[in-house]
Amino acid sequence: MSRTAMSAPTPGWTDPECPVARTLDLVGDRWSLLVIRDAMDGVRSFTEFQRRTGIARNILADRLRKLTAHGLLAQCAAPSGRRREYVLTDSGRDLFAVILTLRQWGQRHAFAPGEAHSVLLDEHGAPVPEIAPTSADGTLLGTGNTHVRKVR
Amino acid sequence: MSRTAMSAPTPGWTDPECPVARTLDLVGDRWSLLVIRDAMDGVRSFTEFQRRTGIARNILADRLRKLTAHGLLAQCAAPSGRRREYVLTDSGRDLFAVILTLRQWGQRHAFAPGEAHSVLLDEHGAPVPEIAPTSADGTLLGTGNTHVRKVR
DNA sequence: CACAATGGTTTCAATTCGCAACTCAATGGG
DNA sequence: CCCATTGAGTTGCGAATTGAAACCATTGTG
Repeated sequence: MSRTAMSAPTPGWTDPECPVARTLDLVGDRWSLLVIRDAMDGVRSFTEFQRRTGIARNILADRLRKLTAHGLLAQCAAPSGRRREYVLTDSGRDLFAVILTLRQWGQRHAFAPGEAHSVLLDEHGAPVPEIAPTSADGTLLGTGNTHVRKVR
Repeated sequence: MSRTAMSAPTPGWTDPECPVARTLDLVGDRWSLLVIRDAMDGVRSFTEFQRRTGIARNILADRLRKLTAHGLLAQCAAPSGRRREYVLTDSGRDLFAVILTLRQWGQRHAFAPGEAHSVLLDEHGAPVPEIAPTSADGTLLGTGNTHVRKVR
């Protein structure tokens, strides 16, 4: 079973028909996306997640449990030893674009000019270009350009 | 002054040199991004934010204050009447790509097949295409393809 | 075996949240 | 002018969530 019956957070969704709200119900807290960020960076162990994020250990345990329950992380046996480790699932890995846009917004708006920050590079060592939402015909999209159609 | 001296959340940043973490420090809570989502949808008044998100009034007041303090929203006089209203600033509007990637992830992973959800359309009524991060040469980027260079 | 590291759980105090009630303008009728 | 209404919050308070630190059970290692 690859992805059936995603268990919803306590009883229902904040706003059941809005995909933005559903995503935030799953990862929209203070820490989950930082855990995902570190997982994307190759972190797999409890202690390393704790060290890198600075999150309290009980909260980390809770978040790892929830992310696992929601299918964003999975626990598998470590290659060496019998200790288990956390790895991103396909849907967890698919948050790449979310993390990337958060990163790019932060670079543009949360740093003073010249202030040092980490950078995302591709395999050739070139900085990843900024994402620009466009329509099928290539038009740049933004708030003036688009609208949500509510489901009937 | 367009964007100098962005006031940081209580004393410092969670992870000062990571743009992802800084962005999450500003909007990474349960409600802020839903407020931004609704603002992008044209909502400008306290009551309407409250009605659409279902957030508690005191928390909404707090979030609007923080988002305003951080320069994502601004209060300006309403065109009619003397009542003030909340509008997105440039940096607030620039979260468009973040909201969009959250929406697209949600569509892919947080709905059962066939389950109804709202959709984002461009001005011609066509659905907005999915965002795919690529490098300068057009290669699809993901976790296997990229790495963070820590700032020295 | 003694000792440290990993991966948690427990405890408890401090925050934060959600809800309902209340205040305080500013309109809006009648 | 007087009263009802609406918008925009604030206040009080119990409930839920966090965070810090201590504790515990398994390995792993010299």
